[in-house]
Amino acid sequence: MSPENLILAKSQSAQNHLIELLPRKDRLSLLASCETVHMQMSEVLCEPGAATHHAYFPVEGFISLVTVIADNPGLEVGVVGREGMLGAHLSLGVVTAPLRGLVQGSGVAWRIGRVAFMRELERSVALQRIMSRYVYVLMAQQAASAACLRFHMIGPRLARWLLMSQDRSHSDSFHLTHEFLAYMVGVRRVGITNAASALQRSGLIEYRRGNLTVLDRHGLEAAACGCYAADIKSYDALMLKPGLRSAA
Amino acid sequence: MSPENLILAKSQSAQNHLIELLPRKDRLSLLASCETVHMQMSEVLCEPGAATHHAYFPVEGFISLVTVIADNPGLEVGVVGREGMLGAHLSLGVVTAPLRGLVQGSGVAWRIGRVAFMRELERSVALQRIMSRYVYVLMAQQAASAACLRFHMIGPRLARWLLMSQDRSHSDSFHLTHEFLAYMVGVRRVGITNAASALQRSGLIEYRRGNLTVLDRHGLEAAACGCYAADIKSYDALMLKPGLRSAA
DNA sequence: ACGGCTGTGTTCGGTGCCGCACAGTCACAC
DNA sequence: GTGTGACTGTGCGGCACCGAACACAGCCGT
Repeated sequence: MSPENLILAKSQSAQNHLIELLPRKDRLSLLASCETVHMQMSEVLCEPGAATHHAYFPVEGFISLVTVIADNPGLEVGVVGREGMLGAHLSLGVVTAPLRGLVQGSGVAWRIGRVAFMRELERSVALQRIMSRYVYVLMAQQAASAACLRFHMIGPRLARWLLMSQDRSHSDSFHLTHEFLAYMVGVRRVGITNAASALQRSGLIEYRRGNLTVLDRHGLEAAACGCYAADIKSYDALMLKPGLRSAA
Repeated sequence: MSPENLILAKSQSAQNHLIELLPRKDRLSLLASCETVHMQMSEVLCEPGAATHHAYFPVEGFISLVTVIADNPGLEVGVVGREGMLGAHLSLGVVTAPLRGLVQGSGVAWRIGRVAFMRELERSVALQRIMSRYVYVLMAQQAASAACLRFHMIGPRLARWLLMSQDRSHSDSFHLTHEFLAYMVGVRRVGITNAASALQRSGLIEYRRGNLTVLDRHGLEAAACGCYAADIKSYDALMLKPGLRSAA
């Protein structure tokens, strides 16, 4: 591990939350096998059906989990930021990736090779527990996404998506076009244009040629469907509840 | 374990596939903690957010996994029959159920208490491996369901649903009303009536007052969306691949 | 035979989203 | 300034599905 990595590893802040949940010893052991990488916007980190070579623990950027079915554009079913990881399926003993991992916001992440990660898993019961919990959270998120997609309309879904992105990009503004949003939310670009201009008229957001800024976070939360709050609640209940950290 | 249970336990056939994958010793140990129960049609075996008291390994009937979000009817995101189990989240160390488990087809199942199941998990590495794989399969199924819901139309989705039910009920005919199907597939009853009568006109199925019969299974497979084949492929690839049984 | 219940078929107006096409608009490079 | 390309707004016809309501048909118990 490089000196600057060591410094990062030792500091508790500006880290990946899953890693922070580990007891010190296990954390240092895991980080010793990690390298820091910069995830580039639009980079594809894994493809469904292909073997996973690395797991990623985002620190700054974030990643969309996209399901792909034959003859159709993709559809986002989950998001991974500093609160999670890409490659949790490795902890289930499966090498094949289930979803496409698409970088949504550039930034730094910890990366660890498959073999090293699995070795760490065998070594650390705490890591196993955290991974298990996280897999559960992902499942819950995905199931909720399916229902959200079915029952909620574009506007609230867009608002939810923006909030989730904002949470993970740690900034009020980020770069994304209507075209791209349409792909993610699973609708036509025009659908986004309408929903987004409604949000803009309400003064909740502002955008100009791909640069989007959240103006009124509280208003946006009110405009989003309940799935946003439900997601957070579910994550907090499972990942932050006593028993995980203390058992670690 | 009662004498008749012992006989069931010893026979390889007419069993739950996950249990059959276990090595003999682990299988008998698990079954010793199980009891056979009859699952009643429409019975709710677990509710999202509530603690799970039992895991179920269906032998004859089958169970729908239904996601519930505020102010909306439920939506099916997965099915569990003899090829799977209800309560896989216990293997992730989480007691809270993520989804509603609704009995879809009456029949016998093995049932095991939460504590006993977790004890068996600690005891058997083979069981852990099988559970992990199965959790992965469930995740893949759910993600695919979300996309199917978004991109495929009622007809093909209905056909898929019927095939999945037929696979798990081991019979060509079963009892279900349009009303109920609508709830499961996530559409209006009228939508089902239209799609179902189209399938009936094509001679693929026949139904009369809730009694539905599959007449032409191959035709139905052709009418279903690719998700049906994809699901099976995914299950087979993970649960039947060498390494699981041999490692056991 | 009778009503009551459940399941199925049909109709109607409405709407959310689709696919497509085109026009405007801003940023940036030359 | 002047393209050039990327991004956004709008309009049009169409369709799947929605919500509600109603008619009808088989099955039940009395």
